[in-house]
Amino acid sequence: MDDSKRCPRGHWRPREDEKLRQLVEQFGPQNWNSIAEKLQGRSGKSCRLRWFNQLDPRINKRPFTEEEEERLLAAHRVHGNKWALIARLFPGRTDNAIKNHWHVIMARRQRENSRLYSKRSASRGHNFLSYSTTNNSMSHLLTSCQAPDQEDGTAGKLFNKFGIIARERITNPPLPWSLSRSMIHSAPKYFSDCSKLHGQVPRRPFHWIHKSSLGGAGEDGSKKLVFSSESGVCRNEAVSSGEMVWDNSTTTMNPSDVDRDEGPFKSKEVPFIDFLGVGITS
DNA sequence: AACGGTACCAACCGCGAATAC
DNA sequence: AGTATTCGCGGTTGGTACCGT
Repeated sequence: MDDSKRCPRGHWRPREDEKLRQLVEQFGPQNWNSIAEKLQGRSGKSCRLRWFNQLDPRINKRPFTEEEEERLLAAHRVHGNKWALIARLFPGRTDNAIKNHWHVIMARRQRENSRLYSKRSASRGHNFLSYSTTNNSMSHLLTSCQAPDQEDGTAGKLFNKFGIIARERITNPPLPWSLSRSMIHSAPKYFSDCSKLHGQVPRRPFHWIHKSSLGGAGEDGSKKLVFSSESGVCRNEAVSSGEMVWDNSTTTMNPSDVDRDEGPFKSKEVPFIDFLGVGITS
């Protein structure tokens, strides 16, 4: 196969890398457009990215160590998705590498949790379920999702969530609640992940059910976040008496905390409620 | 051996800030 | 001050290697 077919999205060939190294040596790591003029088919931006993410000799390309992973998780707890800032704490690591590896860690943990829960569910006939949160400042976890109402007017099915979900901290939540950008992005992803486990693909928009111990809405203090994918915002609505929400104790959980003895991992067994009628599938 | 699924990572995109002119 | 260019960042996508069936 020739290069043009193998690299439709522009992966760099060794010959291009070598030329880029020479040009950077000649002109320095700036003036990327000037450099790009001498590299056919490459933009200045692409050259810069290639250099700073791959070719710069200062880059540490060794696999991440456990110690680095620990530090990465800790740094993310403090700084959030400020990858460039976090990368400065890891000499030789690029922001792109840091970001990629954080996602690798999260994906790995989610897989491990899914497997763990599958085993527990199968062996005990129980399902771990959900954890919502409460503190003095109000934070919430999305704990379950609900498919759109059906054509006959009955409520859409609830989908319980496996694994860990994004958290957003909200103080004095306004109406409507605005979702953070990352949450908007992660919602369909996580939703997709959990629906995959059930072999069903619900359609958006859907409802996020939030059970808040702060009260103030709904007959028992439960709230419902109705997510509109069009507007990208959630409205806060009371949960009506007929709607099902998880009724369990509250625990705070963070994606990076799954290895701790916290939350639903604290052997907190909750009876399995099979809203879908699909039973345990894995 | 072929195929499909998964995991990882490189590269791209869009946007905003900084800088140059 | 206004415009163009360059740079940097974070989110997302797509390629590829690997593994199991």
